Amino acid sequence: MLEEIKYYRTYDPGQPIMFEGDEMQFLASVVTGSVKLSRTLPDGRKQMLGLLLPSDFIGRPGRKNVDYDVEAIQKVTLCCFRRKPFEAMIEKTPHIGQRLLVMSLDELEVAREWMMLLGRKTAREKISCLLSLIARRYASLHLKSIGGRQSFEMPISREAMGEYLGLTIETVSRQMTSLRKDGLIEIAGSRTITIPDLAALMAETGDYIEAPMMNETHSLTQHRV
Amino acid sequence: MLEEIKYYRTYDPGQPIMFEGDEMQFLASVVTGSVKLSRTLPDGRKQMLGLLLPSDFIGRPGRKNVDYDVEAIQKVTLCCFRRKPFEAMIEKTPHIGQRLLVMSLDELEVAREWMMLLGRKTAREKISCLLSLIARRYASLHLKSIGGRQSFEMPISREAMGEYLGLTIETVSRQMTSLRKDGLIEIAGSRTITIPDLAALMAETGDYIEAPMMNETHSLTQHRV
DNA sequence: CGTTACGTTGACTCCCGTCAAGATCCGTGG
DNA sequence: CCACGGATCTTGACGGGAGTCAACGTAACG
Repeated sequence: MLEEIKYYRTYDPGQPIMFEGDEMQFLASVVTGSVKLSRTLPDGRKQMLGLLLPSDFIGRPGRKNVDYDVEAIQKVTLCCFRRKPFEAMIEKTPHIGQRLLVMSLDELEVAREWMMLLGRKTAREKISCLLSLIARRYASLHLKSIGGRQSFEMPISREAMGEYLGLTIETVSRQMTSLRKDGLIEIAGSRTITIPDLAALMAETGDYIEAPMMNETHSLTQHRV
Repeated sequence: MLEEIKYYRTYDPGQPIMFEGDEMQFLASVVTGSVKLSRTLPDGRKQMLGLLLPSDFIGRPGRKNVDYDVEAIQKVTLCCFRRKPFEAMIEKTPHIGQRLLVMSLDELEVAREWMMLLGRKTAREKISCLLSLIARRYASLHLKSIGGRQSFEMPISREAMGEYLGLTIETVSRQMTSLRKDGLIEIAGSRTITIPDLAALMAETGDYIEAPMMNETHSLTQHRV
């Protein structure tokens, strides 16, 4: 059914997909790559509002204009649906609407989690949050346990980290150095991160109780990840 | 249809409705009053994540636990639906699901707007945003134009303002005083706010271009409100 | 009255933003 | 292979904005 109205588009890293206020003729689903949503104030201050990964959805039924910039981070393939037929299909196929509902509720949850981070966390906590988030995502992607030592490639630049966390690039860099000096992370070539002890890093996020006598495995299991 | 599975509950101002992690046996719609969603870090830092007004919805289909605290601000009446029958009804009645989808997309939009505020705006800009937001809401509620002088009762305390904006109560207070001294707002009894010139206040939000020669009406109409 | 919650103001500190200079990495071309 | 230039990242010095701690007003209510 959806087959009939879909087509594919690809974008290179750094390429804009659409701008705030644009009228979008299609809705889309991310097939490969990653996409960032952001918004910029007139004076240039920029805040990333969301990070879309494969299976995430762009656009909303019933409204033509997007209210943020959309940009490809890595090479991206979108599966696009023309608006009119897609909206008609939602009417006829409740299952799709229900799927979209669950997805948008998930995004809402993520956005609210991020509000807590942006509004109340310190720079060190923000960086720790982001790093352990990515570490856990990589671990689950590669089916590894989140217990021991692990490495990954940082998918975004320092600048993008700043935009995501509501920090300047200099503060990001300084906090990375600080975490490195404290032995919580290791950095090779500025993009390759190694985390010797994820539990220790997560203790810096502010999300967990400062427990004096709690072993590491325990601290990982008693809270949701 | 919904009639058969619904019942009402009321809560007094300040009364908790549920706590983070609670299992909720019902979903609900706000009938009267206002409700705040918030989350607290282990060390006590608190961030408001959402403000629900009449017609807004609490809870999500397919998940039992809430992931934030829910609290009544003013006297609140909820229309509650038992979970099981409600979820069954969504299956059978696509229209309800579509309605929920639109509502959750609206909430997502608000949450992202707030991320911009929390991550990048100064204390003065945050306060200005909140005040002009409330002013516009009151104006549209009472069907007044948003051009001239207008007054309203601040529905929340300084503390709640701080939780909403990611600020301390002292900073909130100081910025209110500063805006008052600059003639942008007038304060009577700490809760009654008068805005002599909404456009002037909105110029402090950071959302608009610092335009040297732009008349007020124009500045109000050229951007979305 | 006194008590308690709420709000304001002041003094001080410190985290983070700003400005500026280096350092490192990387692709291109001589 | 090395030189050059540009982007990216790091580091330092400095200042300001917002948090912290504390005292003082003010309003509501018994």
